[in-house]
Amino acid sequence: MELSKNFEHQQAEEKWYSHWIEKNYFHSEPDSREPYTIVIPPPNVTGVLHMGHCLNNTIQDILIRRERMRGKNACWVPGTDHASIATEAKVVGMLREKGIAKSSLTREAFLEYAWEWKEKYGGIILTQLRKLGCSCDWERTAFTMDDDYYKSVIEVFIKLYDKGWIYRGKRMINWDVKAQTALSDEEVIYKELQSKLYFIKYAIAGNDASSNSTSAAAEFITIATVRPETILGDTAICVNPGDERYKHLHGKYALVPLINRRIPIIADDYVEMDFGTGALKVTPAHDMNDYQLGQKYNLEVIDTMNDDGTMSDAAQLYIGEDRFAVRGKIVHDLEAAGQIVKIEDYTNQVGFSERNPDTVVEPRLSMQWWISMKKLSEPALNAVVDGEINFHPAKFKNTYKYWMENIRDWCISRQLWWGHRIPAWYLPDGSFVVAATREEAWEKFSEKLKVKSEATERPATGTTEITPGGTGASLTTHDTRFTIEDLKQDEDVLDTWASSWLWPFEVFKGLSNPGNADIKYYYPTNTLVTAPEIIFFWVARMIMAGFEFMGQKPFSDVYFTGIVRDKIGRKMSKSLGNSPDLLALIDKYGADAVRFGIMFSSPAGNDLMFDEASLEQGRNFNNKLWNALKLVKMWAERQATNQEDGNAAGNFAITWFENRLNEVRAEVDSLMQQFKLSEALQAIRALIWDDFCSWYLEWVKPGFEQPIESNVFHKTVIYFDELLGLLHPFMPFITEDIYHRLRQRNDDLCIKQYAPAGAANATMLAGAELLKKVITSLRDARARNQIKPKETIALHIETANTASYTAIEAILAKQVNASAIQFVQEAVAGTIIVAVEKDKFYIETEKAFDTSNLKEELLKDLAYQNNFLQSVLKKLGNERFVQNAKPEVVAMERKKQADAEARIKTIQESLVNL
RNA sequence: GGGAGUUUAGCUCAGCUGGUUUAGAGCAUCUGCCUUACAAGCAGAGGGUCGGCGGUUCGAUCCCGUCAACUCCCACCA
Repeated sequence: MELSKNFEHQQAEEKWYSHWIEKNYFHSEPDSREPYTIVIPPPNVTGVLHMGHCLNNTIQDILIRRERMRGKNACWVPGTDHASIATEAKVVGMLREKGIAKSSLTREAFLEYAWEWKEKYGGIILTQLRKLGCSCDWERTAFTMDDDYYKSVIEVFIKLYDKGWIYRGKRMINWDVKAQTALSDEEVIYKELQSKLYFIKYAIAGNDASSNSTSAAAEFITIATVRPETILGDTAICVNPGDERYKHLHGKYALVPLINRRIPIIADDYVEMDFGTGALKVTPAHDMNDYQLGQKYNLEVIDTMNDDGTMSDAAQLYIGEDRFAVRGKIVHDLEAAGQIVKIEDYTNQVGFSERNPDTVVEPRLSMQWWISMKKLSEPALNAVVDGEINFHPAKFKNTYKYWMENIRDWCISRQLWWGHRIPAWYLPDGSFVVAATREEAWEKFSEKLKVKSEATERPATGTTEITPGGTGASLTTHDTRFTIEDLKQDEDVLDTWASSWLWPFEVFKGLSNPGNADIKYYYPTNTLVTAPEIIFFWVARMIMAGFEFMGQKPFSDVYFTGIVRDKIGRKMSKSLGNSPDLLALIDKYGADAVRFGIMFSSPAGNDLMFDEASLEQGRNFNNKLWNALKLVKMWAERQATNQEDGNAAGNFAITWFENRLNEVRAEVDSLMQQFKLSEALQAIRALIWDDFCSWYLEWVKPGFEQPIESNVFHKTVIYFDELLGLLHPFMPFITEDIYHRLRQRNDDLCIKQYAPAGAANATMLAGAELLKKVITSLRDARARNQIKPKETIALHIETANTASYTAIEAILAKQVNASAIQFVQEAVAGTIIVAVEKDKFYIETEKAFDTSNLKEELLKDLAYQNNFLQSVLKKLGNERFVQNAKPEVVAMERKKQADAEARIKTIQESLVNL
């Protein structure tokens, strides 16, 4: 079989991926083996593969493939997230293009479109993962809105509600005016903005409580604000009680400019005297802190804004106009009224919506559903603090701990249609129950009414006071005013994260089918690989859900990847256009090269500067492997029987490489255990490129058109197999391809099991290192003396230990292009002298060479050695060192001394002959 | 405002609890090679007062303090 010049990745990728799928290698079923489980962080159904996914999923695939080869029953569950806001926005956009407004559709009709969209485009990202080589168990592909999953999300809501941990309440929330929904605190991203600070004067109202007019000798109080459009909702002005400037105004009233509404002037410590004017306008409907002040002083709440960010009727002015347009207008009008004192430049933090990054989030008072987090967070906090769950890198433990200790309640309702609809049912009188279905809801109402009628008469309930429904059915008492048809389900859906927090167990139906074989076998999962950005959104909440609903942690290790940035450190973004097309890169360089490139320098938790040049390195590595294959295949046809007395050089090489292989195997094991994936890859690459290709293959390479000894050949193929196996998790396609081309076989590398690593013999390894050093030194001497590669030399070796050279003589001669090697007792005149450790080498060549050059080199080396010796002697001359240091350290220093002295002697002797 | 982290060769990063480290790798650079697997390559080389200062120690890239620069997270002083 003729091999192509280079590895042809497209063919190999298609061929092997479909082969693995055909063989069903990625599918897992519980068996007697130990499981190794990863659940994919489900990408949004709207997603397309980007560099972040590439990094994240490559890491997961490496872990999964390696464990699969280590004898574990590896199971990687793929799937997608319904991503309510993002998907709904996509669908709304698609409908708009068709000329359909969401508002013109019923909920059911809209959801039909949404599902249609999901079926059509929702699987794209999973297809793309296959291109990357991901060995997911596709039969287990899950979706957060699958029937069972949906039911479990609802069940969790009901459970938590019944426990009293979910409540409904009117509170300050973050409002996305574009999506027109509430957001959780975590979904708000604060950005620094250059704003203006407006100083606006409010007239002080006269003592006459009934008068709104300003007296001629008007007195004013000046406040500072960055949001002048909210003054129409002001219901107080607040000053610090200790502020002498305003003491006389306590208890008086001011007039809101333009509309002259009377508002009280109150005093509270919350106000800083030295910010702005020391006077704060209080707008309880549109600011978190103002709301709290409002509660404390029982202030009126005037909501001046509509859902879409325009001014409401309550504002009295600018009704229906956007809040930012109004900002300009009101400033203009205030200026005209002479009430702007000054305008200053000011830098402040403004919240933006995570999903609509150009939309400013409005703090707003709104009725929403909440999860009380304090109790849920306790076991989840302890698990990480106590090391039951380990974070890599560990620094994220602190972040996590701080957040968990200061956790706030989670706003889980969203004013959207695409998602899990909140299972709350209302009667026209505003009372409600929480139940999975209309029928159950009706039953609970009946139950409640019965309880109520049995109890003494109580006043009508407010909406937030309904107690959880009891258990046990009794339909005897109905409120005759209503029928089951009067029940209306809550219009809102749940925050997406309130479904994905169940992911690690519900993909195994841990909740919908408790105690099933899968959940018992695969849960808790092993490793979670995700981005630190979602440590609160998702990781923390999964841990809470795991303990709350499964009674166990969801995973043991969390590997946080870094952020993929461009090569000058900018975050990748659509607007910058610095986000490469991953599929195009896979097409160009091959999936293996992409995987290599992205893994080669991405330690856990560190950001990764992505440079296409790293993919070239990956491709070059492919090429290197391919050429090694070509070389070894060439030998296959030219094998000689084993030499009777053994082939000393061949034996040296194969023994050395076996030890070296074991050494690296142990190193890789240790690195992988510490999740140092890129270092493991570096070690494997160096083993293959340097040790195997540059040294080993050259050492065993037969002369031109000479046969290779059969034993050496077979060992070489075995080693090659081992190397491919080590590399396979990182670069699955080329390794599988070469594995099959190397020789005819019926098995596949994908599921090959690693043999236990043997011990590495240190003496053997050191011997080879010395040989390498001798070769390098002699090659260096050749280069410095401009001896052309083709020119042969005669090599004379002066050594006390000729026996140590017998095995490596042939290798040495070949590697330094020596036509002959002789052992001598003394210096050979007219040669280039090279000293390595205690041995001296004399290079004899036809070519004239420059001895001054050589002398200079030796003198330089001598100076270095002398310096070194001095530092060692200084140390050893220090009595306190000899007394205090560990004996092995002192012994080491003595050896350094001896070595340096021997080497100095060698150099000096060499210099004599020049 | 609080917290965490980073600072080692031109670039990107290793360097485990202080002593085989007068510090390693990849890329880049320089020199010589189209040597019968590979020029997407081979052989060789150069390049670092380990951010500054101070301390602990027989000994500090490593521990402590301090200063500086950068990064991230949290925190709604309007």
